[in-house]
Amino acid sequence: MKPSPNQKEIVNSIATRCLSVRLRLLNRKVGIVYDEALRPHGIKASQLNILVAVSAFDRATSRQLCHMLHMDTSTFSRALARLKKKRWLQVEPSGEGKILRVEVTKEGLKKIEEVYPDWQIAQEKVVEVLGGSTSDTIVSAGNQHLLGGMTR
Amino acid sequence: MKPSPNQKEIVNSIATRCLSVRLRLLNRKVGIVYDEALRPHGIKASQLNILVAVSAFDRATSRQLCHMLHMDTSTFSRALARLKKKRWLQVEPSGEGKILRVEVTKEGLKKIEEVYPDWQIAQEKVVEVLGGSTSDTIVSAGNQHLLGGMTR
DNA sequence: AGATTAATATTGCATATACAAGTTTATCAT
DNA sequence: ATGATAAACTTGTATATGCAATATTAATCT
Repeated sequence: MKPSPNQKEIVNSIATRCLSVRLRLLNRKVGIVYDEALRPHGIKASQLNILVAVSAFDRATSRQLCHMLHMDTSTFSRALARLKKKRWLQVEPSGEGKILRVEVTKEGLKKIEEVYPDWQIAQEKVVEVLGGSTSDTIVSAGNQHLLGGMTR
Repeated sequence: MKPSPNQKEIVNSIATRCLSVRLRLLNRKVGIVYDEALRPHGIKASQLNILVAVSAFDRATSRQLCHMLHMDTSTFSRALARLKKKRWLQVEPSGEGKILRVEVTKEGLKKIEEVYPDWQIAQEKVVEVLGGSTSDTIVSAGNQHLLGGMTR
C-alpha cells in the first residue's frame, strides 16, 4: 500500500498534472489570440462559436445547441440575446413546447465571411504555438464531445 | 492558386477546426467535473489553481503568478481578494515597488490537503473521458506555457 | 376541464475573464 | 526637490460561465 502523500507531494501533484489548470490556461492564452484578431470586426471568439454552430446546421433548436456545446442553458440564453441584438441570429418559437428555433441571418453569414481571413490568421498563429500534433489532438478531443461533430 | 472558399466551406472550416471552440468546450466540460467534486469543500477549480500555484513556490510575487498563469492582472487581483477573504492566502508588500508578495497560509495548505482526495477522483474521471494520451498531451501543452512548469 | 408534471427558457446571483482607465509607488532627469 | 516616467496594482465595464430558483408551456392524469 502506498503511503499517503505529504503536503509537498500533494501540491506538486496538482500543480504538475491538473487538467483543469492546463485547460484554463490554454483557454486564456488561445482565446486572446482569436479575440485580438476578431476585435476589429466587433465579435468575440465565443460569439463566433455560436454563430458558426448555428450556421453549420442552417437552423437548430436551442436545446440542440446547448447540448452540443455543453453549455448551460442560462449561458446560452444570454449569449443568444446578444447575438440577436446584433442581428446575426434570429430566434422563433419552434412550435413544440418552449423550444426555440435559432437561425442565422444574412447579416450573420456575411459577418462570418468577413471575419474568416482574420480567423485564419489567428488559427495559424495558435497552431504554430501549440504545434500541429497537439492542435490535432485538441481538435479531435473536442470533436468527440461535440456529439459527432457539428456537421451532422 | 486556390479559389476563395464559399460560405459553406468557411462555416465548415471554422466549425470543424477552430481551436478556440474546442478549448472552450473542453474547458466547460472538464471544469464542471472538478467544480462538482470540489463543491463540498467550498472552493472552485480556478481558486484551487491559484492556491496551488502559490503553494508550489511557498511564496511568490503577484507579477510572477500572473505571468506564469497568463492571467490578466485585473483578473488575478480580484481572485486574490477572494482567496484572501477566505484566509487561504496572505498578501503583503514585497518592499520593491508596488509588487505584492503572496503567501499561502496554514489554512490554505490544510484546504489543499482536505480537497486532494476529491481532486484525484475528478482527475481520474476526466482522464477516463479524455483518454490517457489526450490528457498527457494537454498536460504537456499546458506545461510548455507555464514557463517551465510551476515547480521551479 | 382542472390539476399535476415534465421540459424548456429566463432571471438572480456569484465568480472568471479581459480591456481600458485610473491610482499608487519608485526611479530618473533636470 | 520637483516633475516626468515607468511599473504594478485596482476599479469600471462588458462578456462568459454555471447553479439555483422562477416562469412558461405542453402533455398527462383524474
